[in-house]
Amino acid sequence: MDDLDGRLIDLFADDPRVGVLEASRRLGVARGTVQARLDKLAATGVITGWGPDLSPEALGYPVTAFLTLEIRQETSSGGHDAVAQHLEQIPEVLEAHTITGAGDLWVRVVARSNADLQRVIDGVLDDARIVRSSTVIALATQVPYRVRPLARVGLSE
Amino acid sequence: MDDLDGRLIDLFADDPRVGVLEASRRLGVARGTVQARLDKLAATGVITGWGPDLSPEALGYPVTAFLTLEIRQETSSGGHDAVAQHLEQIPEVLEAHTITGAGDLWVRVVARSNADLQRVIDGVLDDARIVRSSTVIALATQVPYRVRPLARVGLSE
DNA sequence: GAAACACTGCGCACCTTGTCCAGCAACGGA
DNA sequence: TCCGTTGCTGGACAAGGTGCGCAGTGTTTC
Repeated sequence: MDDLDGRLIDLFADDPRVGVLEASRRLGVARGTVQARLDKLAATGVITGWGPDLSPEALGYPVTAFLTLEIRQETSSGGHDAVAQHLEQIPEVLEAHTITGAGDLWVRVVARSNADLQRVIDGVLDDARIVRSSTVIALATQVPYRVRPLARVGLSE
Repeated sequence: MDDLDGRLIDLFADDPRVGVLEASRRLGVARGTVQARLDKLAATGVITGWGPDLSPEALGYPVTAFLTLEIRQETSSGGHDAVAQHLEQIPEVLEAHTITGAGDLWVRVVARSNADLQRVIDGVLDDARIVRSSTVIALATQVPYRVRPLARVGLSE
């Protein structure tokens, strides 16, 4: 990651349809350089993919909620991994992480409406290993998900 | 969104480097159809972009934490939007949402280490409008962020 | 100093893209 | 039932990008 990498990422983030050749022109470097940098960024895992970004809202899921689940502690019953497997089956579960706090799991879900959210939550809680849960609903997005600013800061590695 | 759209998204998500022509071959439809579908998906907002996906870990920020901030209620002092503006300035803030609960804000941050997390949190809390905060650290990712399963379910709209 | 590395500038064959077009089938309103 | 609309097909074209390789050059490292 150096300044050129940062500008390269910014360029492709702003205008993904530009090709390698056009990017090299805009950045004032040789085409081979751009290709090499992109290859390296992909190889080091900085760029994990180029897939289309999907909007849950546009897909008909405008409601976002965050669930905190408390998982039963017994190691014999499977625990987090088993619950994770359960969550993976639910399309509305967009994300799940274990967090600090004994046996706690944080889950991001979406739903078609506030009423539909109840159905989704019921689906999530349909697991005997879940002891308790709490829900907060996201009302508005103040800062949309982004990673780019990090790339500008870190001229490291 | 119909079945073809779903397969199209899956195809590009699995293998983003395929072009329109190759996609049309794999899906067994005409090239123009693929182009038209992609245009429509972009126009309806389902596909919001094609930018490179960046990994905070690979950028040197392996620690993720979730902060819940309580914002002072006075409308005169600006409130959420002012705090949001403050958060936007911090590169380590990847995401922020207002949530249910009076004056609460949910923030996702990353840091270079657990020690570095303290610096990041201090930066976030450096705003007089923030009354209180709590932090949980993400220990592991059980379900990585994903939207694709939604596209398979919803054959609506 | 020599090797390793990164970038440049170039060329080539191949292929994709953007953009047209005409033909055809399905759907819904008059 | 007829017609307009919409979506898909299959084809065409020019323009331009991609993948690949190569020689030359400057810079860093041992």
